[in-house]
Amino acid sequence: MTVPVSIVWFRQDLRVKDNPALHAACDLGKIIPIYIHDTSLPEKRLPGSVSKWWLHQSLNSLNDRLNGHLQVLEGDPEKLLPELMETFNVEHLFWNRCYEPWYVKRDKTVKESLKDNGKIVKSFNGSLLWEPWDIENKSGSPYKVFTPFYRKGCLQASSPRYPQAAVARITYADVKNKGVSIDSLGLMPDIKWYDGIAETWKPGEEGAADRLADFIDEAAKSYKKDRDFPAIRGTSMLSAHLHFGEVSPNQVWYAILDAFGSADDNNIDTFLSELGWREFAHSLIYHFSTFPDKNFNEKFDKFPWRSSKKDLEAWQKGKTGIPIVDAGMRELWHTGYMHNRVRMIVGSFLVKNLLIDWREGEAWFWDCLADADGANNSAGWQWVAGSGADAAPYFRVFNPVLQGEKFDKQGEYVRTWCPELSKLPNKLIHKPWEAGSAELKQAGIALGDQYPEPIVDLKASRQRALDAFAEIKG
DNA sequence: TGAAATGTTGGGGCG
DNA sequence: ACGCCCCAACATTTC
Repeated sequence: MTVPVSIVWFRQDLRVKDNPALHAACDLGKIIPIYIHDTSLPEKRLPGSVSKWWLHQSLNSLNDRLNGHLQVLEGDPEKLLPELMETFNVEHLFWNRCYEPWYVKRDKTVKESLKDNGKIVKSFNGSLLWEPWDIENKSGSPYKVFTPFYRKGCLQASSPRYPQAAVARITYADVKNKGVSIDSLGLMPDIKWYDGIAETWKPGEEGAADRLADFIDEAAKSYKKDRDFPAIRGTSMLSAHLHFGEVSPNQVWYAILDAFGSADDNNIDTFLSELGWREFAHSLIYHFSTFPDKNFNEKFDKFPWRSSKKDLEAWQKGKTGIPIVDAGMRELWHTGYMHNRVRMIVGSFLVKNLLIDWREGEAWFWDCLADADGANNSAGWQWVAGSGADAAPYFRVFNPVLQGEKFDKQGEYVRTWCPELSKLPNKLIHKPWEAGSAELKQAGIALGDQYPEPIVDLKASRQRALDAFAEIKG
């Protein structure tokens, strides 16, 4: 009697441990692990530049962990999967779910057509602590406010699945590799701009485990206090690893609880609630399929956005003349990452002080962030813009000078990313335009030369944003 | 997961 | 000693 063979379709679950689809397939018999670089997606749903770089590394890492058995394909999964099952004469196809609407639609089509042809197709939850359809309010609809979603919905539902023990042994079906090389996917850029990114990250399951271990050893116990300071390594840096599924949220959740248990001074609760925000974003994108593209609050459809290529580019390149904003945008460009506090500051600046549509910011982040994620990115931007679910009210305009003085008091973060300002004293580091000519001279800068004049007046642009908001409210 | 404007209070200088 | 003014410091409201 022959052992059943299953195709395991890896997607946003590029790991071997705690991988429910892989686990189920291994329980059943032999496996053929595959990854499909889906080129049938609309342009804007394809991974951005930094995500592609990451994916390249992560696929290599996964392939290593699968002893070189990963078959990598390129094209349309709806076409490729039936062909592969035919070629390999396989009856089973397993995967872990994705929740972005464009993936849900694709996967549904794949599943239905293969099932119609008598195949056994099973999907699993490998990426969320709670399934979006399991968390609903009393009237049976999805929560639109974070706190009740998390407290009443998630925390009072059944506990997340405990991570599975590693698969005892993976047995690969003895089949020819029908795929292409990872290199041939063209994920790596032609121009070598990724040195800073490569220095910052180690994509793959091992890199993810290292980050998690470091966080538990060093930052988790002071997370609540330290997480707001961009010059401190106070956050977990796990977002990209979570996005690519190199670690599951369940592994993170229980690693934290197992390490700190109930002896917690609420640093742990605060951190776990951030995983809750990730769940919330995925729930929103699942239940409201237009969330990534359209204002959740339709009032914003008539918001008078400005269109200024010049201002947008100054923001993108970190040349706005506002130090904390420029520091953040340069950190992003250099490392593929930006500290969350600074994401809020640069987001508020783009949407409110520059009055530029949040979707421009979303698109830039999509291209530049290593952790670019369809759910988190749109939820974050809609939150900042005030158009989202449980969003910051529009009138909550961050003052980047005050934010800098509050969260980067000594100016270390600004000095790291805007070294031309480094000789300014702390009292001027966040507002060089208030420096006198003697002070500027002493610091070795001339505004408009080494460092730009601010592209907007903070006070006037704040008022302009409030006026624009007044137009659409009511 | 704000900031600015406005209101209130209370201590100290001063006639 | 007292009332008056000034203005931090803090609290509340508004955007």
